[in-house]
Amino acid sequence: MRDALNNELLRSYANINKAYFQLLKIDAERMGITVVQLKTMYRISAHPNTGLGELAEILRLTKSTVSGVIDRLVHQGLVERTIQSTDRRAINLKLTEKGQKTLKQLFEGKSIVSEKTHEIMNMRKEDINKLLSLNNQILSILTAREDIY
Amino acid sequence: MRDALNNELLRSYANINKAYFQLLKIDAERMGITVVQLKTMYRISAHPNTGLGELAEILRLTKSTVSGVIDRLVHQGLVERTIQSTDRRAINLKLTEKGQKTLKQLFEGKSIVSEKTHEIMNMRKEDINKLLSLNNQILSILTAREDIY
DNA sequence: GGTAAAATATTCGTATACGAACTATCGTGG
DNA sequence: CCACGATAGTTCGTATACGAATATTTTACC
Repeated sequence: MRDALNNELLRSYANINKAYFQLLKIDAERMGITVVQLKTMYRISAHPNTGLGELAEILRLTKSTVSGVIDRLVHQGLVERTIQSTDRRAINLKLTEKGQKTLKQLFEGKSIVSEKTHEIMNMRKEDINKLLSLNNQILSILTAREDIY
Repeated sequence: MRDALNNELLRSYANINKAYFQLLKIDAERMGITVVQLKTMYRISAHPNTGLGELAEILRLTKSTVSGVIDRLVHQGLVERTIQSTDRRAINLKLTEKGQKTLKQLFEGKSIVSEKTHEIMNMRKEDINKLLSLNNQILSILTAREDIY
């Protein structure tokens, strides 16, 4: 159990995520939104008229979390939530004009996280592929189902 | 900017962290605590009489976050907070007997996350070393300071 | 020795994040 | 046609997570 709590490799994954989040935060705050709001708006723009459940899956968050995030985005006038005409349980989500403008400005601006991502992807191809492969192997181990649960 | 938001490699890091967190959660909840509380108690047991600032650094969280986590652990009777005699601004943290017992039971029990961590560390040594090396390279890129900030 | 700066931790406001419970609606089977 | 199970999303309670502001204490400097 200690080795699970004090593992250098697993710590490195946490550190990378934290660093990446901080870089995204710089861009997001430039536009007056949060990182999660930025990711959400980006996914909505890539999948117009998506529902909340689908969006939650894409963002890998629970529906209750996404419901709250959407609430705040609607309140800021960045996202529009409409009831689906064919199924009144469901909603459709899209960016408002203001939301599209915000995202556009974000993509046009100079972005530290973009530069760093490029720098990462400009590492040796075989190293990137090795990383992807090994990361997926680790993910498989971590998510493998067992009857012992 | 899009590539920063839709990058398969960076997504894999997020997925690994999420999966690892879920496994830790199973053990933590068996003991009636949360993952962050478990990590905090583990670090306090490894560094008895640590202060809040030092603990925040070890956990890679802000002092305000750790202050709240400690509040809840003290309230559950798992951690003890005392004022340092030599510096009344500072506090000393240690596990109570109940806290030590909880951690002991956790370490003795059968642990999914422990097994998976072992399975990961039993991957080919050269692959693990390669991963560590590449992860640290990526972390360096992400955290490199620039005058452009 | 007194004052200002620095250090330590806490509190506050806000945003996530989850699981459980709930509400409203749709689909299915008898 | 109706009752029930399933689905979609919302709300609630609780725990984090952060940055800013605050309070208290210590340290440094003149």
